[in-house]
Amino acid sequence: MEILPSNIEICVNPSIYLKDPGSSDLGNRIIKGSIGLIFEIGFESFTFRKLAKAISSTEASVYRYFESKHKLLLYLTSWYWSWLEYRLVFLVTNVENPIIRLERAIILVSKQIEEDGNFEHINEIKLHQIVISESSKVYLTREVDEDNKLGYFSGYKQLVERISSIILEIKPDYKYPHMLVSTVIEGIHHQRYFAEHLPRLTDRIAGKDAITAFYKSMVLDTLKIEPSGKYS
Amino acid sequence: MEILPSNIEICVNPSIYLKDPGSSDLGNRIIKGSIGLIFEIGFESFTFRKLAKAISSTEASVYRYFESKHKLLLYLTSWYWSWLEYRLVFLVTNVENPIIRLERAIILVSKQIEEDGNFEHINEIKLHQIVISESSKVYLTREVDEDNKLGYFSGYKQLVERISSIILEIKPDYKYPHMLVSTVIEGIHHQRYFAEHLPRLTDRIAGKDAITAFYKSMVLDTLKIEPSGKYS
DNA sequence: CCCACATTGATAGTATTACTATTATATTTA
DNA sequence: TAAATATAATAGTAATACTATCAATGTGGG
Repeated sequence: MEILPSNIEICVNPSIYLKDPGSSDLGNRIIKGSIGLIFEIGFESFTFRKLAKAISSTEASVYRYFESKHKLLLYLTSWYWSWLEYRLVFLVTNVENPIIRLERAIILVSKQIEEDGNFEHINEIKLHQIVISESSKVYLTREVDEDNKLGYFSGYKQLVERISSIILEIKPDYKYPHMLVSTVIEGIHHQRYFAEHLPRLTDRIAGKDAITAFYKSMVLDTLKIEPSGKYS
Repeated sequence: MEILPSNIEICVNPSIYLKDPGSSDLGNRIIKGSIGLIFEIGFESFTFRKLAKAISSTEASVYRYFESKHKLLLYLTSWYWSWLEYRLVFLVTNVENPIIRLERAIILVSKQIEEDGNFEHINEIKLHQIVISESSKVYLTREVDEDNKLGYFSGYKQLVERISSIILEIKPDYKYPHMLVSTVIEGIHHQRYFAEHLPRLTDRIAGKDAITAFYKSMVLDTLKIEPSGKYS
């Protein structure tokens, strides 16, 4: 994995939590424990009571950090998007060629995650799985519009915006940069999920990451540009 | 809308329901009522108690048709996929050119639904909205694998298979037909949802159905084929 | 016409969930 | 050492997702 500065903290919109979980031992246990537990039993079966038991605390204490389990999931997914964006920034700074930058961005969002030792309380592999199977539940609710107004999805939007702007550098008059990027990101999640649970909705190719390959060429073909040659 | 034979019944895998809702007045009220109510208040807030009240029946009676609200949602989405497939069949039979067939398929899955007077108890416009915002919840659960084994998702898989096979007619050695089709279908849902609730994740163009246009050209570009000229 | 049978309605009950409230006990900080 | 703060312990509530029971209603066959 890339060499990144340690002692960095990923910031999440503070209105998502009641009390910053990064600010205390219990907070960190809540994050670590919830990632483990949601990974294990799924978000529907996940309750603060079970979490409290798993981290040897109490339900009421967990409620002092997050007002609901929905907010906790929002926190986890926001953290994930911010973390991706932070890694994207490092991958593309000082890279002149926007096509290379775009290719790196696609690889970043599409490839299987490895653990990032920089964040002690977060198992990125499990978090990635959670994002794949649960993240759409944060916005597929009746409260989307309010939540959106409060800025709860800004992490995701920022990442999409950043990649879209690379596309516009390459093709300034392309009409659908955001659509293309969000199609790719959401699509990757679905395809990874389908590959595991509904294989007839996807295509597998032995010994190859078909998903990354598909989306990379889909983007280049749609934009009618040639691969840079650096990653083929 | 197209002229289709009436007196047709869309069939849904019988193991999804306890008792066929098409077989009785109460059953039809359950379907009609649930579409109305889920459309109105969303699937999370939807309960059999509220439904029973809305259709002047009782909770226990509804439970005689569906074992859970999850099964009811499965029924609605399965019905939707079968309905789309049925319309697709009519749109493409006797059409020689597979590129025209593919274009018609994309338009079918991507354009806004109009009401289909053939099915009295189903408001297709509301059902389409429900599919957009709730359908992924049927498979994003811990029970996917069991549900899949029981054939609960076969309607969706059949539609994807049917469109994929058109792609393979055009490009017999294309490696990712299912991935492309399911990316398009899921993508369309997300983009319609984003356009309404999270516009910064998509792109709008005044007076034009940008979503249909985007996916149509995305598919053709990815497959490196020219539009037939009939729909441009 | 009456008996069997199925469908629905009416009512009640249970375990669990998603919280809220209160008080007690540590721990830190001034 | 007192005051402030964080957490634990416990209890309680309204709603949810069901299950169970029994009565009322209709329908169709002998």
